[in-house]
Amino acid sequence: MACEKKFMHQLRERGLRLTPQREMVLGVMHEIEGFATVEEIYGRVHELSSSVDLSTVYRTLDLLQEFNLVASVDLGDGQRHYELLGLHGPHLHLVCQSCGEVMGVDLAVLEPLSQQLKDLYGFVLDGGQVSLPGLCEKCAALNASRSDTPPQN
Amino acid sequence: MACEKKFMHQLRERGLRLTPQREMVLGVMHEIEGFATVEEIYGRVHELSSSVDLSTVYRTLDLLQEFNLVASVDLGDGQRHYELLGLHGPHLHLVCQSCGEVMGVDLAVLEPLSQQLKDLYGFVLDGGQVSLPGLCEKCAALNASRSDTPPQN
DNA sequence: ATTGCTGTTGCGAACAACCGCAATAGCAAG
DNA sequence: CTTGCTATTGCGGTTGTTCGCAACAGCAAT
Repeated sequence: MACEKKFMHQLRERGLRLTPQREMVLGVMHEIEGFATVEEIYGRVHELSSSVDLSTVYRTLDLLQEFNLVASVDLGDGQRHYELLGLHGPHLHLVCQSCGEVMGVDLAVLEPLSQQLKDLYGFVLDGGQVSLPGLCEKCAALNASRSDTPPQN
Repeated sequence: MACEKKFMHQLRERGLRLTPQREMVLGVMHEIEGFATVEEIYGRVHELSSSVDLSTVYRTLDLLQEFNLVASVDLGDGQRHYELLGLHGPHLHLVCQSCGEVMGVDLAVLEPLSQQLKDLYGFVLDGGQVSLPGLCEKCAALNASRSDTPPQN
């Protein structure tokens, strides 16, 4: 798995080690479609080896995030959600405040904004960490009809 | 205080009441420059009336945020920070991942992105809730010199 | 193999934020 | 004033996340 090799490399570069626990967390992330809560991830890891601690899972996920192998998204439900960045690489997350749906979007759309922030304020945007709150298409339509122009009643 | 009138109005519209506790929280927010943690806010409220509960402060801040009188920013330090939106109104927050500095920026810079997200995905961005992670000018310069081109050695 | 160093882990406790519930307070109608 | 309704509060407990620490494991040099 290319991912694991990459992980090991990045660890080595910083004088860190690839331990069984870290291997398991990364492995579990591969088995998961889309997002997973820490609870889910911990659950699966625990099945493989029941002695792995929750803290270790958190710490490993932090590492994976630093290495851009994993992204965390705050859906606003008091629980962090993690996603493997295997193939697609870092991307932007559009999070619907109403239904919680998440949409992954190519970082390219941020390019103009990123440039402008750099020019105006010298601020270097980290696009891979961005998640934008708002309303998805459905919820926006629903919202508009409820408050602006009640369609038929 | 215009703010308080506005608060009362918005409360009334939803069948809610302006209680002393809510008044105090809003009052305290006025006394504070820039950002404040819940701990700080609770501390000040507690001085005024020692029986006010922490939960009430949280709940009131949630309300104020819904009403766009207050904005919360996640600085990444496991503590939410609140800011009064008295004069300036909602704005975008640029948060430096390295030094934690926050820069308030006019929502106008989001306009093109907002339009594009709407056109491409039907997603309606809520600019007032956005905070963008990255590096401020200083930290970016510092970072560049450390990893890319060590200036002189 | 032994020693020393450093990264890593599990454990327990801390912390911030939130929730459910029963008691209270405000308000409107009778 | 009394009654009934609903919003609000304080309280205690729960959740999700992080921290400190001492024990452990990997590796390099002796």
